[in-house]
Amino acid sequence: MEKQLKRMATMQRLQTTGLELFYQKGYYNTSVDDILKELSLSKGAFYYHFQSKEEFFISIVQNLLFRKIYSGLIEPIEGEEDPLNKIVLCFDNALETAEHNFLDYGFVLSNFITEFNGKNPDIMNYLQDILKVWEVNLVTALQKGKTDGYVSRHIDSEAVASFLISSYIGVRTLMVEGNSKILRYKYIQQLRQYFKSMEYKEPA
Amino acid sequence: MEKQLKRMATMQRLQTTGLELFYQKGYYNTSVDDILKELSLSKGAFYYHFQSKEEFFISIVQNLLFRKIYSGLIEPIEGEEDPLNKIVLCFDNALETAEHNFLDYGFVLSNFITEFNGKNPDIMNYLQDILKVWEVNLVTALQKGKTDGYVSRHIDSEAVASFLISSYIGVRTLMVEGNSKILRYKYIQQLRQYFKSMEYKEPA
DNA sequence: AGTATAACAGACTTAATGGTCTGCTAGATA
DNA sequence: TATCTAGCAGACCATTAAGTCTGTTATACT
Repeated sequence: MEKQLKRMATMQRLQTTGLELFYQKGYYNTSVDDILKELSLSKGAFYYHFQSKEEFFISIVQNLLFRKIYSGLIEPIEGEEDPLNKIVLCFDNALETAEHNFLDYGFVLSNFITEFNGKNPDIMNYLQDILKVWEVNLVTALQKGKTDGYVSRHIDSEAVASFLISSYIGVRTLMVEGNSKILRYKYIQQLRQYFKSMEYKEPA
Repeated sequence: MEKQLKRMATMQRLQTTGLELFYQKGYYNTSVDDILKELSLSKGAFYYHFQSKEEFFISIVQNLLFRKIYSGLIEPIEGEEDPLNKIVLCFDNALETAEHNFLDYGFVLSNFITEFNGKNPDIMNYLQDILKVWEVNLVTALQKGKTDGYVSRHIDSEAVASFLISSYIGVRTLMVEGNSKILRYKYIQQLRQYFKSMEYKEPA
């Protein structure tokens, strides 16, 4: 039974540092040897567990990336209270981890989308699926906010959702070295401003 | 004198198709040979005109990219009338070219920023300089909008500017195959919504 | 205890890439 | 007209990458 554990452990280690390096240096600019060197493993180990670099990457997307995004950006939005407030808090939290140079998986996703766009349609599908889940959950939360009396009924939930994702991905693209803190502050401030127009107003 | 012209022509051709391929496939994923093959030129031609692939790319950024962004995204904002309206129209135009799969240079810029972030600080500086010019001009336009009575005085121009750039870069990242048209529509709609709260209101 | 095999090590192959270098040719120049 | 050189062709080199293959070792199983 010990072999099963070792197998799982090695695969996990490969995937974890794989994601980290792919994020830092890009997929095409990270060699399998780079990952193996980091872990003091050999080619034999890698190709014993994974068929190819591409299949390895897809396994990372489905196992690590999707789960992280779900727990960090999707799950926190669900719930009973005001969705607008929750979105602001959730985005602010995510940007905080980004500010401290930790892995912000929402951004990791958009990085990969940029890198694979037009090059690898297969991988693009996996990445866009994650985006769709994110979008659908935002729409659901906004709609629920309407029925619960938190969100104005006149808004277009789908448009708001994609505008939110767009702006988040964009601000993360701009958050590079040095300017992160100010950018985060400005962004959250404007997000609140944007939300003001769609808060439910007591019909006097 | 004919040689001078030929020199210029060859360099231009290299830079133009270089930018196109770098955009389509990424810098690291595009070989010098790819570009030369497209033009039926040889290694000798390339390294006669440019010292290295990197120097070649920088020349593209400074000559082509900067000018295109300036004429497409910065210049159209300047002027006497309502800046908010101008921004909406300008962004909509840029997204239209993107929708038809032409080169949208604002997005090309953000693509490169994503690709070089953390890898090549030298190139990053050139790219970020363009962003700064864009941002500064947006801020200027917004401030002028205040004094001209088009924009509410209570807004934070710098925050609005970076929010605009963020959202634009983000929506362009998401505009991939198929969904472009809807995404553009939603985006412009929400941009107008966002702007509503900052239009100058006649003090009755 | 003996054997089979999972898990890995690492040399090797093949293909691509950035860059160099020598040589050719047409047009500029004296 | 003779020569020189800008502009380019393309063989060549060094390096790096993904992927293969054979050999080794520790552990599971009978």
